[in-house]
Amino acid sequence: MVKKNTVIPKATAKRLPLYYRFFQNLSLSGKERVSSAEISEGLNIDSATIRRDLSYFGALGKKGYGYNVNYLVSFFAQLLHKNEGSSIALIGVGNLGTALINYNLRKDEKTKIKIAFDVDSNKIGKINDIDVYHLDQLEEKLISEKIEAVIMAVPAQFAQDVVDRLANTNVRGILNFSPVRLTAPKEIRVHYIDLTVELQALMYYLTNYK
Amino acid sequence: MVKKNTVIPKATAKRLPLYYRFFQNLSLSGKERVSSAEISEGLNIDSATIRRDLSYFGALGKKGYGYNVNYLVSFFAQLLHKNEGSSIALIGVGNLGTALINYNLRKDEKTKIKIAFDVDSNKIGKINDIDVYHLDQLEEKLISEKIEAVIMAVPAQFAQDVVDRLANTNVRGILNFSPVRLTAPKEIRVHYIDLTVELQALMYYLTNYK
DNA sequence: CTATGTGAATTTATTCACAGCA
DNA sequence: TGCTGTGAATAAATTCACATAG
Repeated sequence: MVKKNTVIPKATAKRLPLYYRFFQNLSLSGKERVSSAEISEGLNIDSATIRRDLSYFGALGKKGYGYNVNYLVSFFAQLLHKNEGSSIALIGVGNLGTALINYNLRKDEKTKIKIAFDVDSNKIGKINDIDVYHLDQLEEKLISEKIEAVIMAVPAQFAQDVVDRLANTNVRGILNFSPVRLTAPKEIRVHYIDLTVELQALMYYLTNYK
Repeated sequence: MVKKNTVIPKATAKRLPLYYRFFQNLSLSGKERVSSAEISEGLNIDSATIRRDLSYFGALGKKGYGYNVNYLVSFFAQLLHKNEGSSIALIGVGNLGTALINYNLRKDEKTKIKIAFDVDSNKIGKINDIDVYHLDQLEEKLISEKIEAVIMAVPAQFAQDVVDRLANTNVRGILNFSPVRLTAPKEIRVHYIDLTVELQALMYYLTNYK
């Protein structure tokens, strides 16, 4: 039985993609059942937390048996790809952008970069199967391709300008790699990935914990 | 007065680098005082949380005035660069690695990539002022350069092999960009940055919250 | 008056511990 | 018997609200 309409705690939501990949890997390696204790081992998360997390979606497991790996994989695929139609654009095809495009090609993932933009005319065309347009066409293409989320990988000083141009599109989410805090309309959710921040956090932990 | 020996909650620790950069930016833009309400506005964190976070380090602010920006900047520099000697190596100089090296050059950051490694002989030498060595020299150089943390940006299938080779070095932290879960000796702390995970999380939030 | 610093209240997340199903 | 799913306990983080210092 699968629950509906339960509000999932944010902390749980953050772990879902982690679970998903873990289950995908198990599946690839041919494992067909898994217990919360094994997941715990693999992901370093307390087994009770894992059972609780999974239980938000109903009884996914069987008592005395554990969880069926393939079932989990298809369940999570459902869950995370729920918003089927929505696709993603990359803005900025520099080293980082190119790395992201390559990352992208992995497997059967549905959460994929669909189109990209840059200002450099050498970049326009196709990179690894992804169409790259000039930034001039940003609004036009975002709308025609029904893009709902963008990845920002442009130099810091241009990031805010680009964000300002997203206001009249359907974009509702930004994954920002540029090392600046962005001001976005409040309908748009911004997530940040900042190498410097991550590095500093790691170093701080190294000296202060464990 | 600055407190000592307080244990800082993990949630606070994660925000420290965010604060730091925010204060640096304020300082650059010439602002000399700031209130928790303004920080709250800029970072989207409740102002009480901010006051609480800062208060773990003692009374950094003045009642009725707020916080002195330059003082904050130098305090945080201290705090986050405490482990002065320690430096960072990059393993894997592909697109992502190169992007990270470029990122690196920003400003006066002390948390910097010092050396890098790759297997491709075309990469060996110098890239943007960073010495790039062949992976064969990994252990030797990590030790001689006293590296305590590494950034992994190698293809997924090689990541674990590299980690296994870190056992006999001084490395205590890994920032892993390769989309695999790593098994590391328990003295080594591993932080993960995984584009797929971040993207899925963003998409999940978009469809399920707010 | 203003904006901090912090007890106290509240909310959110984790973990314990066990009843109960396969 | 072996493991889930979940109440109840605990811990961690956030937020309220205000006395207090400048």
